[in-house]
Amino acid sequence: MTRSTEDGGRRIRRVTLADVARRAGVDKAVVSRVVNNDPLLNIRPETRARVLAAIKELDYRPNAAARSLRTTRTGTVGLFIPDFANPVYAEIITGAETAAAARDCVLMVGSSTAGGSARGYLDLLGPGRVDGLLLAGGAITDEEQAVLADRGLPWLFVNRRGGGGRHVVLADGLAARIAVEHLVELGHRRIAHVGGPADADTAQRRRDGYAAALRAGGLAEDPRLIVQGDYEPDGGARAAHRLLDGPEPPTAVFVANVTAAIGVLSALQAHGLSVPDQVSVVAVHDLPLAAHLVPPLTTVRMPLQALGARAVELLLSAPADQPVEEVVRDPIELVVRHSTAPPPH
Amino acid sequence: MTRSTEDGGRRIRRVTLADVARRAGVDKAVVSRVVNNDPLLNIRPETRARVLAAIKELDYRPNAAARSLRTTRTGTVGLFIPDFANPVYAEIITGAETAAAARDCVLMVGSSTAGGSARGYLDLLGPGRVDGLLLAGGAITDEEQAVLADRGLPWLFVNRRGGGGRHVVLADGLAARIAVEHLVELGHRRIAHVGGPADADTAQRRRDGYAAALRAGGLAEDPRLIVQGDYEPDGGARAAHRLLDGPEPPTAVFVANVTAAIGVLSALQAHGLSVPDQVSVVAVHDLPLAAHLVPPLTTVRMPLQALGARAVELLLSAPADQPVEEVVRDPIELVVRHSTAPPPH
DNA sequence: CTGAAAGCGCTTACAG
DNA sequence: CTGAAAGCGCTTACAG
Repeated sequence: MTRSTEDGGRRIRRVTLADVARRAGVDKAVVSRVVNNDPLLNIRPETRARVLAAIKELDYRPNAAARSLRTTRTGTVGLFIPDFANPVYAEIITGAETAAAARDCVLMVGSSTAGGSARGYLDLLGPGRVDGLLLAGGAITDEEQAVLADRGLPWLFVNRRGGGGRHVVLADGLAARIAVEHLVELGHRRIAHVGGPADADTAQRRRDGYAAALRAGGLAEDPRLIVQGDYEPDGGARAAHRLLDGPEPPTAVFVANVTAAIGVLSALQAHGLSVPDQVSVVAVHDLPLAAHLVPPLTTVRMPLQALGARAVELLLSAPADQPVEEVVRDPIELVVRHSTAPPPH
Repeated sequence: MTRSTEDGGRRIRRVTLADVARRAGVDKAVVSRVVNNDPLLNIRPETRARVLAAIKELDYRPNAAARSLRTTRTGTVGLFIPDFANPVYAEIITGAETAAAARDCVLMVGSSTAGGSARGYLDLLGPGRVDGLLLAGGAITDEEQAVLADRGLPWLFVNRRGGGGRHVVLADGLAARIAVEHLVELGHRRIAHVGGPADADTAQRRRDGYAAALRAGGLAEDPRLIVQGDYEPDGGARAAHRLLDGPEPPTAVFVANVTAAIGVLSALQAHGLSVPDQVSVVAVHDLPLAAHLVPPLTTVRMPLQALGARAVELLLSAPADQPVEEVVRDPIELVVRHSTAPPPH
């Protein structure tokens, strides 16, 4: 029987498997198998048609909680990110969401801005909520990793090489080399680097790529040209100021992140330096607004959506007890705009 | 008994209420009531202590699916947004997430970039997943609203006045007035407006606020100074170009959205106009990067986090069968930077 | 080819 | 003050 509850005039029906079974004149088990497309089910076409009709007429939708309880599968994947305001994660989320939907899964994104640590997020989730957890970004402590392992939940680091040997990353080193080689080809010889946060794995890989590109170009690394920043405009601006206070300023800056590069651009202007006439700037990650900065920023576009999508696929398909270490190899593209040019004179 | 399954060498224990009850020497019902802090439970302190100890020793966590099935409450609220890349939603999400966590709830955010429509998102969710749905932004059709009503799920529009009379919004009109009054006070008399998308309710309210401020300042509305844009840099740039192609260009521009204003700034530069010497620019919504634009952008900071938080609170507490129409009254603040100045000569 | 039954892990009226 | 029992809505081995 379809239960109807009057809730202040608003009818809240809840249609169950049993309702459909009754209507179609079959057992619940049959309906369940039809709903789930059980390949082992051998059913007369007309019976199936009757079931399908009943489902449609009653507008039946399986209850996710009941299903999860029975199967211990929830059909949702968790994604933990440091901050929704960082546009880089927006693209990762979009890719992950699409991949999840393609597998009839739903994505649950949490950030550390609200819940605090990944650990707090895990506690909030508890068992029976997600089938696995994606952890993006750099703010994961060893303690949190231990908790993860203890929960018996499949997990995967996204663009961060974790201790557990379960991660999917982008070729950040390659991205850095592409950026720096672009500057070398333009003729720059004093190429500075505004790096990312010390604890970010991406920052380290980009810094390594920077070093490799300098070597490949026959240029010596100058420690005074390497300053640490973060992935925010303020941090980029502060880093640029430190760089320009040095004795012999660079003719080009490779910034580890596009958001930080916004701060770098403004700091250069504040120092009275013209981009790209006096200093060139190139950054990792492209953004719609990069084309509208002054000057339009040259960037290296990363396959962030592919990263998010691949992360979901691996989480749902790779065995949870074995290492996964994958580098997403989708194309990385140099987007040349107007912030890079040959060095002055 | 604690069931242990060997999963490729990884032990996946699942501790249930029954395990805790056995260990503490009480009935499952007692443990359940202790876990849920049932005020009607009259229990000897030492018994409670024994239960609590058992919970801790076994590291018991209630299974969310089982709980949901029994109570028909999921402890999760859904939030549907148009696009994760829009930084405005990042702040709303953060506020909503915090408010949800404060109520031991989890937030599930979905976007239309992946799933398509709000309807597709609802279908993906199905029953038993969320206790209610928050719908932010403007891309909601009447058909979707009908589906919503049919699902028997509490819902609330966020910063959009929906047909159903269930919404929480910001004082967008006031924000527009604050911005335009700032320009009027600086002495501007030809104040243009780059508006938002035609179907966005926020765009309409900001436009109304713009009109009201002009009237209050004794200025006539000039239709040639009002152009439609959207909430993206490209749209802002295109709108600004159209504005400047007119016969008598404005001395100031009020932009409906900070992201669009980035495009407006670049378009003004492309026309050889200096900001703020020749044209002033002010926009709704503040962003960390606004301080690093060239020139640093004057904005109107909106209480977006408060909006997100209030939305969750209302969704979870307001009766689902009655209209809710609330305007969040947290302070709206003019952030004066360097993109606004008195008009030339 | 289809049905009956057990059970996933909880909560909640009810009994004592 | 605590326990026994029913049941939320499914799925899945098993019986016939």
